[in-house]
Amino acid sequence: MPRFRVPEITVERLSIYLRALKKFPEEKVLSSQELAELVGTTDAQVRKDITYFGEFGIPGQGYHVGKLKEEITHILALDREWELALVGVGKLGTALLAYPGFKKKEFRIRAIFDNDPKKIGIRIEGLIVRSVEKISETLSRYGIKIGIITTPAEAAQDVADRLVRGGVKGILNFAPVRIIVPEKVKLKNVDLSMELETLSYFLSEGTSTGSHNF
Amino acid sequence: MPRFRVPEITVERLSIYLRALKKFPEEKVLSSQELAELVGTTDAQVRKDITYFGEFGIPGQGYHVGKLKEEITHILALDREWELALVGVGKLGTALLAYPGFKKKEFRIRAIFDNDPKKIGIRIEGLIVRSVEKISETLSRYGIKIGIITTPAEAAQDVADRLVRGGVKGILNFAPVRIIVPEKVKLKNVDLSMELETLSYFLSEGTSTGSHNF
DNA sequence: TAGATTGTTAATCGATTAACAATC
DNA sequence: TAGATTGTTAATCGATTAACAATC
Repeated sequence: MPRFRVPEITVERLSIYLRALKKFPEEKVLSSQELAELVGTTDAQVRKDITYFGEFGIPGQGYHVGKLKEEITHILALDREWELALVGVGKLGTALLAYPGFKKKEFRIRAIFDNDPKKIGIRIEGLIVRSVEKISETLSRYGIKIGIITTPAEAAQDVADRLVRGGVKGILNFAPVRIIVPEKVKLKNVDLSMELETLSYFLSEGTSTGSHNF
Repeated sequence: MPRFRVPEITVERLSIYLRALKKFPEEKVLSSQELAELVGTTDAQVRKDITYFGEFGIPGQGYHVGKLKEEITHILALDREWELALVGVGKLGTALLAYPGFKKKEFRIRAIFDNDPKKIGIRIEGLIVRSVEKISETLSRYGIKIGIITTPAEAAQDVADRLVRGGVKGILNFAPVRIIVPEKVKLKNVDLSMELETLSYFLSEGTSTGSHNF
């Protein structure tokens, strides 16, 4: 529905706006200024982001919470159910399985995989751990379109290849490595080492031992 | 040391370059082109990122792996040890405590906190869980400058305030909420819901039920 | 109507890319 | 020297911000 190409950062902010909106009653009307303050951006940014998709506001008034929530929910395709596969049932994978976000209806983990024979067959959060060998056939069978990688770095590329063969269209990668996927597949990386190292840089800035300003 | 203001995205890419470099022998020389391919960017980008900080390459040859690794390590301040505090010893917090990145010397979790009386006092990965009440005094005492928030959304702002009072200069926030910190404190968000919702958007693009292209 | 705030265009800002002289 | 690739400047691209007519 957008009139033009939408920047990814705009889509990310829509998700943030939606979360903020959920704290208000449906009937409330919020101005772009108020919404901006809630999420730490500017009123112009809010209006620009929203108008990529349509005219959902009331001039002179603002945005009706219920209406805007509904529109963003539809834009982000959260008015449907997505089934997910998770590969790598280590500490992080298990933690994500219990994540409240996966108890909601929009996203539901449907299949889980590991390459450790000791784990295959056991049940976690109601799901049986399958062998990574079964990834593509299982995903094809279930029509799963989103995969989450929580394996060690070494296994991530092979797992990604299997997910792609199984027909996924999106991958959320937590392994600390840059994986390569076909252009058609949307890849998002969550890179803890990178985040920490970036913090390290900014913290060392402006200290006597490593100023980074001129 | 940089001559000009450095974009955050450049710092993030330096972290990625560094990880790629670690797979090569010290004596090897890589061109910006080769390095770019390894991490999925362009040769011009690699050179631009690096030259914010100095001239580390050899015209006609490329970049000496050992030398470049050393320089980036120094730029990112990874040639020192950072002590961290982690707040919220639930599934995700516990998973992060076991994360291999925290077994290395650059980042070490030194103190952990929770608000659940049943958890306070127990030992996890060699650390005793303290009460969130003790955050600021403990951080001041130890001189901890980085905090990780793995609490539920409701607790995150209070925890952030305590971390700031304790003197942290950087926060890595995993709670699904936008927290507010003083300008001097560097905040990085890892937002799983947002990542999934962005994937949802891109996957619904170009499908019959919700095309987002014109 | 007067006041407020949207939607949108134009101006600005900042990051990426292209191109090439310098140099190993 | 000839070939290759850096470091850097200028051109391009894209996102943010400012400003204001339209409109509730």
